[in-house]
Amino acid sequence: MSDPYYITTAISYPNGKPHIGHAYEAIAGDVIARFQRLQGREVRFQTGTDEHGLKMARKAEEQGRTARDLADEMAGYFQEMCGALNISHDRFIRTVEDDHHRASQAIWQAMEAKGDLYLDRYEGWYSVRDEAYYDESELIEGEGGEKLSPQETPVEWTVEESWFFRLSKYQEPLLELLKTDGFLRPASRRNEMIAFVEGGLRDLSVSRTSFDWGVKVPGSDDHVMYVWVDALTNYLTGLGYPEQTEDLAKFWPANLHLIGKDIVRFHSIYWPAFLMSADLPVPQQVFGHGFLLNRGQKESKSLGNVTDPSELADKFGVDPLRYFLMREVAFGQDGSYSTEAIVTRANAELANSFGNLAQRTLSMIVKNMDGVLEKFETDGVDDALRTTVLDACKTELPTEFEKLSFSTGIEAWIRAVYACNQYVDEQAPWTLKKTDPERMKIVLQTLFMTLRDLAIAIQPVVPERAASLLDQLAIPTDERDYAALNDSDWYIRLVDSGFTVEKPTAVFPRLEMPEVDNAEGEGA
RNA sequence: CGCGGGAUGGAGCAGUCCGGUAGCUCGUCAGGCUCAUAACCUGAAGGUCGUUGGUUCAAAUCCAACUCCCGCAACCA
Repeated sequence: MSDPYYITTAISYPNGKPHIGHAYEAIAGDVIARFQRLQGREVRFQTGTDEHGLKMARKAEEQGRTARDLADEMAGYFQEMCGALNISHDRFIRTVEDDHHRASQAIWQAMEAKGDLYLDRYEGWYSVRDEAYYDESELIEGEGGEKLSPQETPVEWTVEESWFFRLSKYQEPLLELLKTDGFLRPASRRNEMIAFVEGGLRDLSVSRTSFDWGVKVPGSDDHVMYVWVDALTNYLTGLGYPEQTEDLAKFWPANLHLIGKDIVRFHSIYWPAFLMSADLPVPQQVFGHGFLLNRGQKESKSLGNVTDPSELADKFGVDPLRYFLMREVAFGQDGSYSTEAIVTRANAELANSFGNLAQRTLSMIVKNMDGVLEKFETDGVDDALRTTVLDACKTELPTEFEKLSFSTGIEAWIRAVYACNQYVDEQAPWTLKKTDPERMKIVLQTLFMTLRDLAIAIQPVVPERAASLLDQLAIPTDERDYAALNDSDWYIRLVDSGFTVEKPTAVFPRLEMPEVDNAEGEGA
């Protein structure tokens, strides 16, 4: 039986079109999902959109249409993006779906049955923009003497009947959880959350009566749930909760919630508290990744530097884009990107180093061996190369990917590619062709073998292109998982099959450097 | 005293948790190769790791203070 693995991305709030950050998270999640599948695990991967809440309701109102209509349109963009980026999710969940409403109401009832929900009146300073109440002491004074939230957003004195969740009751178990090694990563986010909890937890207002775009509170029809209660529950919805489904038993608790660093609090404090209250196990790990900056600046509409991720994928290819994002930025930290950086990185590593390695190797096999592979005896140097490559492919890269250190894992992989190019240079098969044709064959076939290992290893990052290369190498589709890296007979079987290498086609063509647009980047 | 992130050769970054020859990519310069996607390989130049002080046999790494930069309203991971 294979080990189940459940990974989720955050569900996106679709009051705008997808931007590079959404793409980044989706791609990272997809890399993890594909990686775990190659490890032989049974993976469940979920992403989606979080469509309720006041902001959506207001936006729809501004546009003179129903919230549902707006949500339908926006959710469509996110689904398209997933398609464009080759995301291999099992479910794209939308919080407006019926099963999600049922799940949210079920967890609500579970928390209520536990005695953790109570009805009270809420009076306080409410910021519509932040969708949060603030204590009088937290407020700051604006220029005209008006009261502002700590984020300097306008606040209104609001009196509202509201359901409350006894968050304070879970302070101790939450602290223990946060201190559990590996629960919240990267570690830098941990201290922040621990400090927050140690500062004392207040009960959380979890319903609203001021609008109705949300999940109805069971038994209180004029209340809708606080958007986070319903949003977080999506992770259970997708498994069939509240039914005791096979999926729920198999995949819950989730192995990993992949989220942006801005919503760590909701996932590492509120969500576990809700789950504890509902007597459900808490997720094994929450990982808050960093943000991507456009040439060091945050993307924003006002700066006019917002990038549509699908356009980037169109322009450079999905796989080069995926490679760049996973390779360039240390996962967990903020990173920077630009079209030049994408092209430079993709050309240097994918086209020049790896793609060209495949091209030169396969070309020589076609030209000098008529594409026919033979059984052969290796020499010490050949074995050394194969060991280097296998070590990177089946030990270093997987070890780093397991830790979500993608850039480090890929670095180990590209070093193995460099080693192959070095080997080509040292062995100089074009010389051997004249001096020792038998030796030349050994060299080329050794390279053929390393290409297969390298292509298998990098599949999570560049699934399409890796598959294309593996096709050219005639590696059967059911022999491409990581376990296949331990198979020592594959080459013999391939030789026996009578396969002939065809004239290769470039797997990673060089990308063209875009014109540098000086108007870009805000007066720079 | 609001919170957080950052400052490392020309550019972009890793290394900082668990002190001990400062590493990678791009760029530059020189050489090699000619199989290959004007690609590949080798070598070199270039850094007192923001500042000051402290701990230590030893500090980019630990401690203290300071300076500067960037996020934390809206679209938004």
